[in-house]
Amino acid sequence: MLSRMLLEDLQWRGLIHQTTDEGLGKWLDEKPRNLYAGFDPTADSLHVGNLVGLLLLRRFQLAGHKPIAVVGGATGMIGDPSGKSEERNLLSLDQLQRNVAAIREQMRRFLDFDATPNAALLVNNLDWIGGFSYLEFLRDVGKNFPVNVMLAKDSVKSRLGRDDSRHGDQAGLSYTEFSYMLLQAYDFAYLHDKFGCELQTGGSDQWGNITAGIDLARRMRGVQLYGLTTPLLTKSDGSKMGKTETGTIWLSAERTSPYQFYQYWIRVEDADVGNILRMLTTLSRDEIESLDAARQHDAAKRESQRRLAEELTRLVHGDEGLAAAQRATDIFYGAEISNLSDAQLTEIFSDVPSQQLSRSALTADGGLPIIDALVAAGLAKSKGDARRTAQQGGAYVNNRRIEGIDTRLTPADLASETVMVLRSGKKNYALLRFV
RNA sequence: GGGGAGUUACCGAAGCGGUCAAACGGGUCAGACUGUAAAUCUGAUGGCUAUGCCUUCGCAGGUUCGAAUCCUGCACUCCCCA
Repeated sequence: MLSRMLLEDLQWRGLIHQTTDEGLGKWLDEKPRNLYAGFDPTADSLHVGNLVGLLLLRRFQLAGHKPIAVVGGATGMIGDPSGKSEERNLLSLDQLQRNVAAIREQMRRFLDFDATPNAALLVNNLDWIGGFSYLEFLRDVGKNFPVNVMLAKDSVKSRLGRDDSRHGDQAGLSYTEFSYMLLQAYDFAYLHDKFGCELQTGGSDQWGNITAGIDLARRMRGVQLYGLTTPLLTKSDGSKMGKTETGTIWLSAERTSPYQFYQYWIRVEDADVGNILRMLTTLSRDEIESLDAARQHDAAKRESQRRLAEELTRLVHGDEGLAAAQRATDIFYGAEISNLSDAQLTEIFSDVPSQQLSRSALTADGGLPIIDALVAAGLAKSKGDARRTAQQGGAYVNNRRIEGIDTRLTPADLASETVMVLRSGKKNYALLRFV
């Protein structure tokens, strides 16, 4: 079922940077089209920076078109020079294979591979590029690329202008990276031949590669293909989305826990949240505009952030991941902890340091003094420090504030079978395990 | 090579014989406030078996009832002149 006016919706969401054709909207509304976007397998997980592209495919699929996700097993071996300032390190074939497999799995959250009639497709360009001989490639593909046109591409120009003598031979751009464009261009032509793919989408830095593919297909097959790019997702202060001081926000739960992922979105600035809701959620225009209005009215409620975090966490980590993230959030922000299991606590506090003590510490003479517990947990660097914290009301056990410095902890204070959650101040947590 | 200045707690910086665990500022930690923002305000900030005791003021000795403070030597840093 083809929903009309997809392009208008994308436009409204701020997802269109450039298109190759003014009439793209009409063209899309005519009939279901097959389109593709590529993903770099540089790591074994996608990250927040891939969300726009991933969601774009999803939007097309929901509108009735057929999305093809291409994992760049071949191009990943080369490295895309677009948007990069330096020559990239090459990945080993082995590593690449693992990354491709992991990314394939993540894609299932976003695309429906079983839908009829427009099931999504996932392919690896190593499958069709890997078997190419160098000579064949030069004859069939390279022949169609005038070097002066290639040199005129921004991605190449910006690198050639760079005269970095510190890198010696590596200055500028290697032949390998220069050739990247041909591979990606060939992907498009191949996907057209094999799957009838007519549209390629990507970030604004992909424009040169996309148009190279369109040119190639015209020369090789005499067909007209289309391209669409999305703007780069940036924050109001100009910095990149999805990066924190501690690193990249990944989509894999192993690299970025659902809690951390959820928190990242909760903390989005008011100035950015409107744009992000448009670009990264499938909430309707009505819903988003009413969130905008609510935010104008009462920003302190942070409804937009909450909604954004919910939508994205559910999408990436499922209902269970969202529930875990919300449970962890409640607890991290002060809800009293009791009647949980070791497993639950371990999951919620997976990023929190923990120390083991003997269970007898809790039972021996009246229990474990709170002061000693704070030091043992690493929340205070000396007993004096611990005493101070407790005196000032900054010591918590299972999120219950401890009054007085003479409190002793007993087995009754365990939050689960063997774990006690200590906290100093607002959010310095540590676990004590009594075994 | 000659002359001068310096080395204090996490950082910067006072202190120049007892009242010095050492002013003040920054940072940090905690509390209040707050929108998981920013700012602001308050308190704390060597250790301990804690109305006291122990270890700290570049290092090692010495003078003294008593030293971060005075003396000697050593190490390092900086500045000026050659």
